[in-house]
Amino acid sequence: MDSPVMIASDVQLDDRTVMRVAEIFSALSDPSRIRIIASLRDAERHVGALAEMAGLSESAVSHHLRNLRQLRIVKARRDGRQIFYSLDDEHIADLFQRSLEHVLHG
Amino acid sequence: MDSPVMIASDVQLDDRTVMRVAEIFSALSDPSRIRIIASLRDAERHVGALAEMAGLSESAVSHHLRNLRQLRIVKARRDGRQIFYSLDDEHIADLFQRSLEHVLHG
DNA sequence: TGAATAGCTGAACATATATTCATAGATAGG
DNA sequence: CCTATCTATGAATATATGTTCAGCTATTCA
Repeated sequence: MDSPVMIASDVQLDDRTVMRVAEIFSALSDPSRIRIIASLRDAERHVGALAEMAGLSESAVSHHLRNLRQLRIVKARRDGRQIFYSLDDEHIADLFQRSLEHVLHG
Repeated sequence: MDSPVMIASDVQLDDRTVMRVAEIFSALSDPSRIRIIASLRDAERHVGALAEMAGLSESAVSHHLRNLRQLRIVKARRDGRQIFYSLDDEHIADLFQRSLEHVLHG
């Protein structure tokens, strides 16, 4: 006998699932983080480059990157004094890309 | 000659695009709205049913539905004194479903 | 018409969150 | 070492946002 299993088509969602979905979408809901993620689709970039690209202080970018890191949406790699960030979750990158396409031609 | 055109793989995004992506993800980033949307995947439901399902006042649900309506994520249909809501954007419904699957078995 | 029900709306309030500022840690180069 | 550079961190602040509350509109039914 199989035990009952959570499938994505279940209408009612348990609290933990709801919170995790909310975390993901919250991470993608801020304009600055959207610019950061869009920039990282292309290639890894260091904090200073992201700050300049997004028009933010390096501190602000660092806070955003911590947010994204904790959700494993991005990962960090140190090279000398610089820390390079890149996308670390292709499902979320795909989600992001789809939302973008929906907005641009959709 | 083709004029230059915005394609989704462009790394840099213009402000308006960024804001529209942020609006979509913001709409999907609240636990109460997530429960509402999850419930509507299945079938249309009226405000009172959504309120009971989500454990919210009808007023709170109404505020959330206005938010979702303005983004054309849901649409409304009156039947007598009740107003039935249903999903109105299959791309966003798809986005939602994918995020859910990512969380549940991802 | 009048009462009852369903839902909407605006203001008020409480909480969450993005950014700044000051400071600290880590690394490279002199 | 000492300094400069790059990034991280915590506190403070300003703004955004979810919920409640009171009151309103619309619809049904007697």
